Amino acid sequence: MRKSQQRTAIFEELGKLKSHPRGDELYDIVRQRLPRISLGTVYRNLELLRQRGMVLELPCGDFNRYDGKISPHHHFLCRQCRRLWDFNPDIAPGESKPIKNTADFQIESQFTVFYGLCRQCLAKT
Amino acid sequence: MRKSQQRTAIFEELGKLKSHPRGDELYDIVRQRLPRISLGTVYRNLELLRQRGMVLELPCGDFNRYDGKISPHHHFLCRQCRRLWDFNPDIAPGESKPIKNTADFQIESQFTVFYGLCRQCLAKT
DNA sequence: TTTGATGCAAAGTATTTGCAATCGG
DNA sequence: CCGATTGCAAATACTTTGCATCAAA
Repeated sequence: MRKSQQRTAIFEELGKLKSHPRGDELYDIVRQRLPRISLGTVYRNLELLRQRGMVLELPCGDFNRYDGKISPHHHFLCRQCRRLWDFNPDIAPGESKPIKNTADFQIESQFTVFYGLCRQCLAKT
Repeated sequence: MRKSQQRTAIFEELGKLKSHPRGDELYDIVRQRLPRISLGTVYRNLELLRQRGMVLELPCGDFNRYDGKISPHHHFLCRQCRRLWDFNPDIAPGESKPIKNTADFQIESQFTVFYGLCRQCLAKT
């Protein structure tokens, strides 16, 4: 994989974010740094970086959102506003339990999504 | 909410599935029962049923896939073929641990996604 | 010089929406 | 009858792709 300004910018800008953007959302951000970058380049590079394990697709069935943090962490999803946050409860469930393979599935990792209401949406109720 | 043939069919067909379809995928299935149903009707009803809590969006940040099962269960996601399966390991991690709220988040439930390779994709390696 | 990477634009896929017609209570 | 719901089609949103050009090694 060659170096390119574009790929570097995509990787670095994603790493700075706490949100989990789609390709087009990251495009808007990276464009502030490289105004002439194209949307296709962003999508192509995200897929490339994903294959190399340099960024994570959200490992929850949503293949179109990316996470620049490789280290394990959990997420909180607000059912009202649907924002997704990084979230590390004091007790991370499951982490202490052994991962068990079955005949059908070879498990490499596991991720927990907490689901409920964020503070703002709670206040509106 | 009034009754309609269409809504009933959408709800019932989704309930029969073990997969977690998008709107257009469910449309193909429901159409075998109601050939004249329209795609827009399927999307509109899924959103309606979701708001009433009658179906679940996949509580993992993927708002475009639906699950007809309300009772808690886990999922396995194959990183290669990207199929998503219902999955209940013998030890469901986290279930025995208390759910703890924080100042920012009111947690209503939690879901674990196991991530790795399914049997078929493993065989190809 | 060679080939991977890019910009651009067109095509493809998934979802939402406006509106007149229809159906259920 | 009245308003919720529908079918249809057009519009929107997001992603992928073909191709000529550019740039890294």
